[in-house]
Formats: sequence, C-alpha cells, structure tokens
Amino acid sequence: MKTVKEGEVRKREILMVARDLFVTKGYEKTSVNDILKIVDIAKGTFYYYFASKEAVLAAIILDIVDEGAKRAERMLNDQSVPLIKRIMMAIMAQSPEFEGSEEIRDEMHKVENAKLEQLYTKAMLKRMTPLLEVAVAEGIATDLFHLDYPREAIESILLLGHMLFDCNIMDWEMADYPKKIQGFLANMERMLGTRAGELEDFLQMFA
Amino acid sequence: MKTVKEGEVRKREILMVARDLFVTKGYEKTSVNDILKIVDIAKGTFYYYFASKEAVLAAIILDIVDEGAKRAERMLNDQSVPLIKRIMMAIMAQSPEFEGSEEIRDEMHKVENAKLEQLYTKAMLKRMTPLLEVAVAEGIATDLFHLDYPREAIESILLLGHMLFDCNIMDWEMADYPKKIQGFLANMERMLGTRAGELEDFLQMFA
DNA sequence: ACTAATATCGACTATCGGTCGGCAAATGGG
DNA sequence: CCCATTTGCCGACCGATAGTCGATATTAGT
Repeated sequence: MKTVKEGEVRKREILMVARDLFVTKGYEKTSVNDILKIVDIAKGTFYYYFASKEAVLAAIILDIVDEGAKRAERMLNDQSVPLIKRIMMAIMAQSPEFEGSEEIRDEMHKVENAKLEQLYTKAMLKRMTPLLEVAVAEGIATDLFHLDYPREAIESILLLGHMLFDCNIMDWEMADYPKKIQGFLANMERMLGTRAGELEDFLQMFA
Repeated sequence: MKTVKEGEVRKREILMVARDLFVTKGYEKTSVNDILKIVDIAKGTFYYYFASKEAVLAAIILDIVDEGAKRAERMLNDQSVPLIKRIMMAIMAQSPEFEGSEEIRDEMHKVENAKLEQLYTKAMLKRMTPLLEVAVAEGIATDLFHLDYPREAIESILLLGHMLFDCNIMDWEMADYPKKIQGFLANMERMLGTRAGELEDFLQMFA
C-alpha cells in the first residue's frame, strides 16, 4: 500500500508520532517499528527522512525547547506585570508540563528517558539563558537586583527550577512541595539579591 | 574451560570489569558480551548473578556514590579546618573525578551515559544531603549561616555543584571556569547566608 | 559414596537499529 | 504526449544486542 505525500508533510507526521511515543513510552522503549506502525510507512521511508532514531529525538527536543522559550518570551514581554513576577512566570511557563494535556506531566521525565532529559536540559539552558539575561539586566538597572555574577545566577536558577520540579530525580511527597517551592523562591531571591520577601505574594500561591 | 569460584568473588569480578567498561566506553556502548569476554565467563553465568545489565549498573552506582560519600565524610570530620571550607571540600571530594586516575574524568559523564548520570545524581543527593545537613546545622548554631530552608539549600548546592562541574551539560570554554566557580561560590554563600566573602580565600585557588 | 545445592556453560531466540537495491509516483522540458 | 529525472517509498535483509533455558559440572554436607 503506497501513499505518497509531500516531503515536509511526511516529516512532520513522523515527528508528531515519534514525539508522542517518546514522551509516553520513553525514548529507549520506543522502537522505530512502533513509529512505522502508527505512521503506516516502511522502514526505508523513515530513514529516507531521518538519519537515525536519535536524529528524530534531537529534532523533537529542539521543538519542545523552542515552544517553551516562546511561552517564556511572552511572559517576559508582558509589561503590566512586575519584573520579578514576570521572571518567575517565564521560568514556569517554559516547562513542557504547562502546555497541552496535563497527563503528560510525569511521563516525559522518567528513568528510561535519561537521554531525552539530558539533551533537553542542555538545549533549554542554551535557549533560555539569553532571554533571562535581558530581564535580569533590567532588574539590575532599576536597582531591584544586586549581584555580581548575573549570568551564573541565571544558569543556576534555570537548572534548579528544571531539576527540582520538572525532572523526577527528587522523590518528594506531595506534602513536601509547598516547602520545596518556598525554599526555591528563597534561594532565587538571595541569588538575585532582591529585597527579601519580594516574591512573598507569589509564594502564597503554593501554600 | 570451566573455573569455579565462590559466588561473591565472581560477583565482584563482574562488577569491577563492568564498572571499568561502563566508565571508559559508556554504559550503552558496552555490551554484555564485552564484559563476558574480559571476565571470561559464559552468558549464563552473568545472568546467574545479575538479573539484567541495568541491575549491574545500579549496583555500580551505589558503590560509586558510597565511596564518594565516605570521602566527603572524612572531610567533614576534620575539625582542624573551618566549617565552610570543610563543607566546600566535602562537596569537591564527593565527586568521582577526584579518586583514582584522572583520565576517567570526562568519560563518565557523556552523552551516551545519560542513564548512568541520572541514576547517579539521584543516589548521590539521597546519600549526601544528610551529611551536609549536620554540617550546616552546626553553622547555623554557631551563627555562621543564616537561612530558613537549610535542607532545600543543601539540595540545591549539591545539585548545582554536580550539574555545573561534574556533568558535561554546560559547554564552557576552559577560560570560563574561574568565573563559573566564583559565581557558584557566590551563590553558595548567599544561599547559606554567610558573611559575604567568607569563601574568598577558597576562591583564590581557582583564579 | 550419594545427594543437594551451587556454579557454569553456550546454543538459541526475539528484537532492535540500520542498510540497500529496486520500484512507483510526480515533475517538467522538449 | 512521451520520456527522463527527481522525489518518495518499499520491505527483505543484516549484524548486533539483551536475555532465556536446559544441560552439565563442581562443591559441600552427611
């Protein structure tokens, strides 16, 4: 059964299906054959569009990171919100968990997805750091933040936000989360050198 | 050729060889057959001792983390050194890079080793947090540190130290490292709430 | 010496990611 | 309108892999 489609269409089809499978089943546990079955193409077609299974993964990660960065950018540009809150919301909005169906939440970051996870972290940092750098520079200029190593603070905050709350490396009880979030905000405030409690009302949201 | 050995001996043999291979070649790129060839046993023997290749990985990680924690513990117990420096040295000593041959350094934390890396991070945090908790509590009691969420600060510091300097997710130039280390120390100081510059002489070491 | 527990073997299987040569459909120029 | 070239597609095949299993050899207890 041969159905011909324009190249870019096929490519997107494969990416969509693969992304769904990688996120729900895990990258390692998803075989190329699994993808073929759903997209309903032969092996040769898959490798006509992608050099390897890992190439598909890389493309998907770029997509996910880019979508997150665009959401973050929207948050940062909303001048009606105070700067610190904007930054906080950008960090939250960036996380893939906040788009689409909520069921995906736990699936993406699982043991079998270590490779996806690692590549994602790397790409996310590279994409997000410049965005936050602008925002933090604004905070420094307006005497809201006081710090000597803005770039390093941003990297640390992004990394912590991701590792603590998006990955599943910390196995916390549900009941722990409010305290963990408060701790994170406190550390973020200190690294940025804000007036203590600047994020206090934000903190209420999680109490 | 059949050579029989006591169970525990064989098990340790397998673990030693596997660890060496995983660290130098990477977990994914090391096949069970690679291990068999060196230990000089048949497949059945391997699976007589370990349920899967991944079970071997898990055992190895526990070993590595435990060795690191023991080194860290020695640092923390050295009363002749000021507390902050002790903590800093414990964090550094914990890293697997600091034991044995230096060549291993880059190998362990590579793209193909994402699974090893992730499991390691998780186990390391669980093992190291309680150790540092004692030390930080001492710092709080002696009015050296001032912070409301000690546990969360420790988790963050451990995580950052590991992710920034042990993994290879940040692709920095060699020339960047002094600044990155200074930034890390600054953030650490702020999270712990020490007198600013408390770690200043430590910082000299990396300038 | 017999038995039971322990340790070892290696052929075998299912599945995987990836290759390759050939076929079919669209394209477009003469 | 025909034919050649490009583009899209096929699926049998390959080597390697993690893991299985029933047979066999060694050791230890009595």
